[in-house]
This record gives sequence, structure tokens and C-alpha cells, in this order.
Amino acid sequence: MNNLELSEQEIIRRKSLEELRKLGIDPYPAEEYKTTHHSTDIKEQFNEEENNLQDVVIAGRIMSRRIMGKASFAEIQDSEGRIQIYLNRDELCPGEDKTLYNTVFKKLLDIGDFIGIKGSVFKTQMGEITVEAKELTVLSKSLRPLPIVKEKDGKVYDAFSDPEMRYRQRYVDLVVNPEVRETFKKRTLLIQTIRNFFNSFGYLEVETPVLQPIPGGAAASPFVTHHNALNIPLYLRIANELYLKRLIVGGYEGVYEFSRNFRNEGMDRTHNPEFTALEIYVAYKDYNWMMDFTAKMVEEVAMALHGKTEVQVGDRIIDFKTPYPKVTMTDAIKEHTGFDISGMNEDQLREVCDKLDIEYDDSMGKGKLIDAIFGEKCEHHYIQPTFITDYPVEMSPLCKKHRENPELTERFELFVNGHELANAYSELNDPIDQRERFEEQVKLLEKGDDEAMYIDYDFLRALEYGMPPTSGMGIGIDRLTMLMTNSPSIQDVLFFPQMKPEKKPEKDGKEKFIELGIPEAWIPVIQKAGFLTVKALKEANPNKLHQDICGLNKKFKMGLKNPSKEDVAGWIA
RNA sequence: GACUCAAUAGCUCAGCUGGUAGAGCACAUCCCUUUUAAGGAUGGGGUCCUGGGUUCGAGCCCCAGUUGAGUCACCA
Repeated sequence: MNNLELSEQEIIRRKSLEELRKLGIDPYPAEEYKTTHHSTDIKEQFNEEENNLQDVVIAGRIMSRRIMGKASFAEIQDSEGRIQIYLNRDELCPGEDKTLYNTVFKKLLDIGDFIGIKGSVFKTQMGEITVEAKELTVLSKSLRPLPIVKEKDGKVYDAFSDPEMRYRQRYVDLVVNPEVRETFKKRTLLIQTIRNFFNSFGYLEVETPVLQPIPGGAAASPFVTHHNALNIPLYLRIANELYLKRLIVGGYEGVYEFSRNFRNEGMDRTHNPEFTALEIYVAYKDYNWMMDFTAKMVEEVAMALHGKTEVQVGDRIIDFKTPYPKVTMTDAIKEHTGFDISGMNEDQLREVCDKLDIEYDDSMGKGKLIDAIFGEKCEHHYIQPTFITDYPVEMSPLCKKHRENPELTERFELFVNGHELANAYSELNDPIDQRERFEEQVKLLEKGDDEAMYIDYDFLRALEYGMPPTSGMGIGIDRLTMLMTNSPSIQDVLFFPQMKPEKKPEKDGKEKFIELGIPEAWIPVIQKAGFLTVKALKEANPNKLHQDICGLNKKFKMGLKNPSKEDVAGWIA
């Protein structure tokens, strides 16, 4: 057995595994293990006077052990939480044979192993509700030691906190950090709340293509792939907007989708290459209706997760109680910069940018310039939920023109904590206007704006058949979850955030070493000494190599016959 | 992409001007009675991220790289 790559603790656990098998105990049994209670049920239901719960079965992972001669305490963690168990040698092993306690529990089980306990509930002198074990079943042996996190009066000791390890080995993070499990439960509850809210209106949850021939509906850089049978490029969707609108054309009154979108752009605390957006489209509505609907939805989510509308986010309290104030983009800019941009042309806007010390470049049209002013000077002021409305037409190629001012669109964004959270329109359903707007986008493309949209002719064809007046809204589920769970980073609300691949050191197979005349038994020793490839080995100092591997042989009690210096020199000559 | 910071035992972290690598938890052996971030005794465990350089001597200083975190830029 090659144990050189394992830590001491891993070797000990593998030995324990073998010992269990020798005792006739299967460390990975196949049978169903029927439990009667979760840890939390027992803690809630046990009543000392009634002396109830005298026959319970629980299962979970051993998270701590305190062994004192013929009595021990341990904590078992199941999906709901932890509960203490008490093991008394003579209760667990009433007969002559004390192996189950003395050997199996005390020596062969470890923190991290899954066990099942059948027993009765009581309260210790310390007042802790505890299950006294009458039977113990090994359910699964753990071969790697878990990080040990201890907690006393809410204070956490030796937290498992390294972000890289937490994200790469999320399973470990989930085992030892209960608040992480809680965050993801909240994420699911959030999605369920929104789904129930929409369903209560009779809107239909749908699925639309992830692989799209034209990546439309947003301004972003897509991932490209290739379909072999069709021999065409396909794009992973950056949005699902244009497909959902086709469904409104088809006659549904309301459709929504939780859409996993993919954008081939930078990654940081608020951006992951794949993320979840929610989009909903409702016929015969406008953006005023959608504002109230959105606010109601967000309020409902806050209530479902927290039981109240106030939510702690960082060092602020954000109150999601409706209604939310509505501010037009022009008024917002006027308020925070003193400039009234209404009716300004591109040159005048550039002047404003100069005066406000905002950078811009020549590819930026009116829309982007206004966006830059807003982003720089206004956005961060909107901490409490606020709707910003009536965006310039250049910024919103899929949005209906404002009913009172053709320079503007009927669009709003919901800002919370200084960031955009949701985006919504009275959807553009005039096919001729839509065609012109797409053509404007193409001009922007030619001007060098690499985010401008491509023309989706099938979508235009759909609009030409007629789409009822419709309002649509999109919201970032990850970012909403970040707000609602007070998580500062998107990685904290994604189970498996995208990471750079772990790189493994290059390592030659054993054939290559055998070719040099090295006995097979010595190969792991050589690799343990740091020579993973034949190439590296060839550059080694033969004297040092000889000393190193003989030393390892002794240290790990390998019992191999040491080669001579000449042998070693011969291998690498 | 730029800058700043970090990487030491399974985990959390110390480590003095540059002089033989440390603690707590975990692990092993032993003692022990309903204990609680259990206690006591003893012990094992390290490629100090990698590669160069300076030096009699590098965990520490210098250079380059890897990975991560943060700030900014870009991006919703």
C-alpha cells in the first residue's frame, strides 16, 4: 500500500477502516437506515416530566467526541442540526463482549463518520437534551479529517474560513459552517416565494433555449460553442427576453422563467460567468403596474425570509416595505449634479461630463453618456429601495417610447443599497420601431460599441404578427439573495462559484521510472522525495537522492532493502 | 488589466535585527465517574507556496512566478 501521499491522520483512518472490516462490520453498508427523528424534533419534543421519546432512532455525522473511560459523549449532526449522544459501555454492550464500545466507538470511529443511534432521550445534569445509545450502527466511514470548528455561546473558535478552500470544497464548508447551509436554504425559499407569488396570479413558468443561434435580449459578450450535426455556432444565452416575448405573441397572458444566463466577462464580487436571472412578462400591463408588482414581490420575499420588511445589509438596515419612491432619471441627475440634461444633444452631454470630471470615449452615444453620469454621481445615493424611471431612448433598444416624451422610454430600474437590482419596461411592441432600434444598435456596433445588440429577424417577425401591450421585468436572483442574506460576495450565494482550475503538479507514470531500472516499490518513495517526473529525477544529485530515499524508507518503516549508491547513480545516469 | 496584502502541522494562527520551526484544537498511547469550545500525562506530525539570488547561514532580505483576498478599471 502506498501511504506516502497521505497524512498521518488519513493513514490511521484507513487502518481503522480495515479493522472494522476485520470485526465483520461493513463500513459502507447498503441497507436503508430507518430514522424516527431529526435532532431538532427531539430537542423540541422532549419533556422531562412526561419522559417521552424513550425509543428513537437518529443518524448523522459525529462532530465531536468526549471519551471518559466507560462513558462517552458525542455530538451527532444531521440535516437539521446537532444533538448530543451519551454512550455508556454497559448500556451499549450489556453482555460480556464490550468490543462495540471499547474498540469500535472509542478507537475505530472518528469525527466525520456517519453513525446511527437507537436509544432513549434524557437530560444531563448540565441540562443538555441527550440520546442515550442502546444500539450503534456504523453507516459510513470518513477517511479525511474535517476541520474542527468549535463554538461556545455563539463565539466561533478556529473557524474554517479560507475563502478558496470554502468555495473549492463547498461540501466541507457546508458540513462545518451551519450558517452556510442556512444561506442556501434561504436562497431556495426566496425562489419558492417568487414562484408562488407569480403562480397566484396564474402566470406560467416556462423554459426557453439556453443554446441560441443569436444571443439577444441584453448587451453582453456571450460564450460560443459549436453544434456538430448542424455545423453552426451556438451561443449560451445572455438573456431569455426575446423568447419570453415570443410566448406572449403566442397568446399566454403571463410567462416567467428563472433563467441561468452566461456572460463571458470579468469575474468579481458581484459577477459570476453563470448567474440566475428571473424574467417575467405580463400582457396588457405597463411599467407603472410593473413597479407596484415588483415592489410587492420584493416585500413578500423579505417577509418570507425574515418575517419583517427590515433587513440588515452590512451596517445598514434596508426596509423593503412598499411603496417605494419613484424618481425620473432626469430628476435624479438634476438632484445630484445640478445639471438638467433634458433635451441635450451628444455634445452638450460631453460638456456636462467634462464639468463633472467623468471619463468617456468617442464610441459612447447619448445613452451611454447619460448612463455614465448617473452611474458616477447618482446610483450610490439610492440605499433604500427606489425606482429610477424614464431612461433615454438610446439606452433601451427593447423598450417602448415614453407616452409623453419620445426622447425617453417607459423603463424603470429598482435600486437598492446603491446598486441596480431589477430592470423593467413597457415592452416595445411596434415592429417597425423595433426594427429601427435594432438598426441603431448596428450603427453603434460599427462605431465600436462591442456590447450593442445584433438583429434577431425571427423576433421581428414575431412582433409583426402582433404582441399585446406588455410589461416585462428582470431581476438578478443572485444579487437579490446577496441582499436578503447579507452576503457581501456572489460566491457566498452560489454553491459552486466559478474558480480557476486547481492545477496538479506534473507527474510521470510508474512505467517511465521502471524503464530506468528502478524497482517498483521505490517509485513512491522517489516521488515522495519530490521527484515527480523522470526529467526532474535525471537532474538530481545522486548522493542526496540516495540519502533522501533511504531516509524515507526508515522514517516510514517501509521495510525495503536500501539500494547501493551505485544503484541510485545507475538509475539516473 | 493595474495596485496593495496574504500563503508556516489536518484546522486556526504565532514566529524577535537573518542563527537548531512553535501554540491551541485535531491525531496516537495511557488515566478518568453524566461531560460540554470536557480534564490530566506523554508522544508523533512540517517541501515554512514554487524557483532563483544575497549570505558562513534564509520561514524572515532581494528578484521572478503560482494561488487567493481586497481596491480600482472593465463589465450589469
